[in-house]
Amino acid sequence: MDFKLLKTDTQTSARAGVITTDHGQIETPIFMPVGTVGSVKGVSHRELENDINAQIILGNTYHLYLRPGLDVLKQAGGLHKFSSWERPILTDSGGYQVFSLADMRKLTAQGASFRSHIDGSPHLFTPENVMDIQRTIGADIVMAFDECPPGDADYEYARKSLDLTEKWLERCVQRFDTTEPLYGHSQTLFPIVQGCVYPDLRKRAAENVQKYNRDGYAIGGLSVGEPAEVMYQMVEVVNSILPKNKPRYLMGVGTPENILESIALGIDMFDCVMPTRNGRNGMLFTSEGIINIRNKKWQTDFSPIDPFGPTFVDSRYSKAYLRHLFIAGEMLGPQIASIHNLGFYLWLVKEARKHIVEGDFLPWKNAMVKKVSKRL
RNA sequence: GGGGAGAUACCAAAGUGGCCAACUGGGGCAGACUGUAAAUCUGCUGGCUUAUGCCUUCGUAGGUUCGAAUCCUGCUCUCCCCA
Repeated sequence: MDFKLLKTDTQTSARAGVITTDHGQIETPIFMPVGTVGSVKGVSHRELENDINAQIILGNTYHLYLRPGLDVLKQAGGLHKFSSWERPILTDSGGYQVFSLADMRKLTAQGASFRSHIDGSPHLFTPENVMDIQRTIGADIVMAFDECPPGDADYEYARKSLDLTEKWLERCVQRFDTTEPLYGHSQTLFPIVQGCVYPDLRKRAAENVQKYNRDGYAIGGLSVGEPAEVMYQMVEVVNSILPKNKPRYLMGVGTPENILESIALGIDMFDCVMPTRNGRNGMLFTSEGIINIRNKKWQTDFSPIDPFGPTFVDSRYSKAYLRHLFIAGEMLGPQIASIHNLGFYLWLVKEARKHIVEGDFLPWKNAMVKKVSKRL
């Protein structure tokens, strides 16, 4: 993997760049749609490629390991071939499931033992086998196995958790660097900076990950319950330490506002379930603000969903029709909303990139933040 | 013509003397959702701007009772069976 920094903003820390992988290029800053089990829920590949212009999507190690399982993935020739997705893929390590499935796992120095949320069967994730699983999945970018502690973790817990994440990182790198990709394209490993909401821990973590000299670095453990302001402070602390010539990936973030502010702080990559999950639940993100399409106020609003939006659904379908689909429980509703939201997210980061390159990012960003966070 | 059953809030449907402004489901209205156990979950749904408070409600008109959606009587309407 290669990263070229094309432009750094003069008024903010925003950057525009290009990542090159064996499956193609990614223009940063970028938003990566989440496709946990090898599918961006409710959205077809054709729509992802042609309408949304997704340049890279996510998969999840834990979920793909349980279903369809490693045998199937291996026989298929990896996730790219299995799912017929020829652009880049990034897989999360299952570290987030250490957090979200906390009541079904146990942490030890060795790793994390899970009970499957599907059938209750026991499984052990270690830094080593998580690297092996991600080799089998075959993502272009694979993530280190970490612990993602909750946003309200106290200092003692946060410190111990970071100790664990750092030990696991050492083992992840060791394993990754002594194994080979299985399908003829190269893979790269991103470490994850943890440390909760404690600046000194974040600082220590950001310094620690650099000794492995990887192609990119991620910031994890944010947007897990802490206030947005605290998240921005942590991003600032970490980004002041991470090398400038490597992409920085803020995991799991976020709202359009979060993304714009984090781009200004020097983040290059984002992923979040919000455009798809909230979309399925009737929430539309637009350049004019946030819409709950189920609300009665849209019942007879026959104007397009988003007249200047980038995807075909934006101009083709009206708000009233989309509301009707949601109220009637038609699955087309969530599909349209997901396509719209992803199209908007990709449009937003593309615009941000354009303004970084053109040199007027800051005023554009400030005006945009105001608009996108408004409730309509 | 004869016999039987029933009328409860937007709909369906519990409740058959006080714990009933009334279970539950649907519908409606609103909210939540940030490296996806989510096409999920939560709240409200007679009125009074808030209520452990007040007022009006269980077809309708009366009655019994300290107290009635619940018991009694008349009326209206609906459904089923037999002719």
